[in-house]
Amino acid sequence: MAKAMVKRRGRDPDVTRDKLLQAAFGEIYRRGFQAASLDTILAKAGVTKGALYHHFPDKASLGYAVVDEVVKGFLLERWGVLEPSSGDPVTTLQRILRRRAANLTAHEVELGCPLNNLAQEMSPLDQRFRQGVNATFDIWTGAVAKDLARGQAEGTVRKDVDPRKIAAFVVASIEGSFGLAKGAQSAAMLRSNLEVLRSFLESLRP
Amino acid sequence: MAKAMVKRRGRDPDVTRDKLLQAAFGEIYRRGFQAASLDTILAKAGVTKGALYHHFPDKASLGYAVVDEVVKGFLLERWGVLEPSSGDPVTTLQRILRRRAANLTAHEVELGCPLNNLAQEMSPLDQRFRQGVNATFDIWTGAVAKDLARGQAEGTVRKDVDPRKIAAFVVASIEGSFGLAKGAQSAAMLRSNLEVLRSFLESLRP
DNA sequence: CTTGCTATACCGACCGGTTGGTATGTATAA
DNA sequence: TTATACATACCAACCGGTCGGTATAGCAAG
Repeated sequence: MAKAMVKRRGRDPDVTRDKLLQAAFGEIYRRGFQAASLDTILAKAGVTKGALYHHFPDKASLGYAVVDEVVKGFLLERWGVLEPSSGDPVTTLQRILRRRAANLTAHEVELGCPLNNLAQEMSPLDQRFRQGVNATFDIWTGAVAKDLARGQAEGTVRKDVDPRKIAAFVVASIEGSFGLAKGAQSAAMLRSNLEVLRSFLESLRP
Repeated sequence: MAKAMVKRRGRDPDVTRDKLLQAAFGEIYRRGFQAASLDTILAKAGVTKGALYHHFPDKASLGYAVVDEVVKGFLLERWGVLEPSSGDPVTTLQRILRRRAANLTAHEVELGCPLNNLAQEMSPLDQRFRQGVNATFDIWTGAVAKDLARGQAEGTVRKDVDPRKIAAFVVASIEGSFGLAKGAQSAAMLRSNLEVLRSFLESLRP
């Protein structure tokens, strides 16, 4: 309680660090990591270079932290990976897809998936970026695969499919759908693609 | 015949322009458009700034030309859009997917699809980039949709599906598969995803 | 065929601005 | 008093773009 009450100037390192992460996330989401300007991030966060280089050794490390501490949670929350799953996984996945299609924002259609953006931009250029980004994708696909496998055990999913392969395809289709819709700037296309994916999931029932 | 024989110095504007386009394509494919350095492109092309700015008014225009004159053909050729199609479209698409899966290069897995890379990076930042990239995607999806519609007329494709929606989903799944595989640096994952897509296509038969 | 003129094609030094990064100073919390 | 948490001033490197100059090709006139 002490920290919250004592508000002498912006001198709370955790708050400062979080402002940096949030500002960096916004700028990276828009321009990409390489084109993201530290000065712009600093201005948006309302701090100076000194604060930035006190908390992070260099620009790359700021980027890694954005992936691990902002983008990861952003993604896993939005795709229901954090919620415990139960019942028929096909229906669960379909419900998540429908909910996402219903809650799309213009911002989201315009800028796409922040994790996928970073994956496409940085994977060939920076090994640590690739690892960080990929770790989150693995959590996602792993969760989907686990649900599908449970569905197979419970008799709600066909047993002649490989859960991990299907999970990877589902995630790839989602990311591809966001990507195409981003290029076309069309929420309708995105919804249509997610709808086709839902019908594909339907074909996984026994 | 005159031009080909007279080889006095590198003074052939068409050749110079093409060297610039090819060098720019390679650099943009690797680093992205924004991070692509003109000096690096110039060095790779073996020409100087003067030549570049004689042929193109600015960096952006060079990028547009790369999309229209290099990437577009690169993509349409690789996905069989230029070849005339006949017969059952599901089988045709499956054959293309199989051929692509068989002919994957390490380069391709590492760097992904050049058109999709540009779409993800530049769509929110530059309207003309978006239009150029999207025009090629439209040609691709349009060709797939047309084949599927023909299949419906010929009785080789189910009539209760919307060809354009299916075509968009197929393209999105392909691009998403390349994207995920690029992040995972895994040709196996890419092949697996294309295989799942082939089985999805199978479900389109009556 | 030669000469002279002009438009094209290209060269490379240079420019202002922005970049990520650093060094030093200072206020605050413990 | 000491370590932490910043702020500020500054730097070299690199960026896209410009500019004056030059070499060449094509054509027209003599």
